[in-house]
Amino acid sequence: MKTEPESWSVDDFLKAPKKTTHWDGVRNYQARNMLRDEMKLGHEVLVYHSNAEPPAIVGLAEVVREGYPDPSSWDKSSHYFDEGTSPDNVRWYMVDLRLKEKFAQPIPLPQLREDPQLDGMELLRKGSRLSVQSVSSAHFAHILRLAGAK
DNA sequence: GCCAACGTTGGC
DNA sequence: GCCAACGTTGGC
Repeated sequence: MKTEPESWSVDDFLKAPKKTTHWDGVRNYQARNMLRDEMKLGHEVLVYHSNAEPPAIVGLAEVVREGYPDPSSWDKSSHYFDEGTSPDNVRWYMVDLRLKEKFAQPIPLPQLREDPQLDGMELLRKGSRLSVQSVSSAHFAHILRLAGAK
């Protein structure tokens, strides 16, 4: 899952109570479907910093609450407000994530790109913008090794 | 700051 | 249903 560290970073996870956050603000239908339908309790998540210097995979999190309505969509003061949504007309969903580990060695995008073991990874596709992506178990395991994950 | 890729909107 | 215009994402 991607995040801009300016808005939410792996260090913000460390500061959060129980290292847990609501992953709100996703406003893309494909990503919404994954949040709502596919992400299950205990699923592991790689945390990626986009628009960062350098862009990098920076940590490992897990799903601690499965998809449920994202109330920021009917909060007029929210940047993520979406007219027409309400508790009775839910459009956007979020999950809760808990950080399991901040990587000792974040893996910068250029390193990911040059690693043949990661060929075909969606993140590395040109023009890949989806903020929630699935990662194959082989790629996932390889990334954990690169990161020196515990 | 540039711009390619992508998603959404809305006229027709 | 097509597609041009527009807005956003995000690497560089």
